[in-house]
Amino acid sequence: MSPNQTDVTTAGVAQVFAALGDANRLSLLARLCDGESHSITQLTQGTGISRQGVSKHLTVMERARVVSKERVGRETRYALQPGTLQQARTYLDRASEQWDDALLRLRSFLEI
Amino acid sequence: MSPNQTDVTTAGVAQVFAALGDANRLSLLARLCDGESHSITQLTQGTGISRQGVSKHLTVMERARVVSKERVGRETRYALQPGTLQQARTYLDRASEQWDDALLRLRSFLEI
DNA sequence: TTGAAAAGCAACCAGGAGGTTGCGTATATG
DNA sequence: CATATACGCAACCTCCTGGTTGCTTTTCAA
Repeated sequence: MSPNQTDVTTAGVAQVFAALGDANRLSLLARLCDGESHSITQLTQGTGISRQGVSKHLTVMERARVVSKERVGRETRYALQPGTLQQARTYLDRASEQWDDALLRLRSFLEI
Repeated sequence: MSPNQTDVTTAGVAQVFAALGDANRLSLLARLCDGESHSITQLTQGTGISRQGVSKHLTVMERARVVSKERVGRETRYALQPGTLQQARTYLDRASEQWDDALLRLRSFLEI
């Protein structure tokens, strides 16, 4: 209920991965990786879908805290929220560690 | 159409992330991180859902190549397919690199 | 002040996700 | 052979997703 950077719940990480689990959203995310903030109509350019469609995708990523929203004048600008992606990375890193260890144990068991 | 380790399409990675985008599936995956293969009924233990439910989740992860399936006698055993998780890690790493660079450029622009 | 740009809100739709139950089928085992 | 185990298949249900369109509201600028 109070998801900060240190508290990484399974449900929280799952929500982040779900937010990344769409090709359109990954494309949007790639464009946000320049570190700057972009308006919705700006982000709609190049995608084959409508502005409302893009807006929905951005909302999904915002709920998962992958991006952040900011109202500037008459436009809503979205920016990458890097900490959340970092969480996802850390999660995968830990998983990799685990099976790396398992593999190592398996190897030493077989070869020695 | 021929997704090997080097060819990482956006749609492919999106499918992997989508496969990770569910709390039940993440729990199953965590148990597969011991590097060994487990049967479906074995994996059903501890989850609050039915065997068919678990089977569906495993099928989703298998389609995304996150896990692999193998028939052994009368049971179907699933195991982690580590390469695919590695792909997802690499994707996030590249994204992080990008915005790290962007942040660096921004800093040097502001402070010098 | 009048108009255009940017976005929000709401309704709608097709399809898929997540889950269940019931029943059939292969495979060990007594 | 008989029976229990492990699983697959199929139908079904509810709810969310991804996408659209239409209309309203806010904000900037001529």
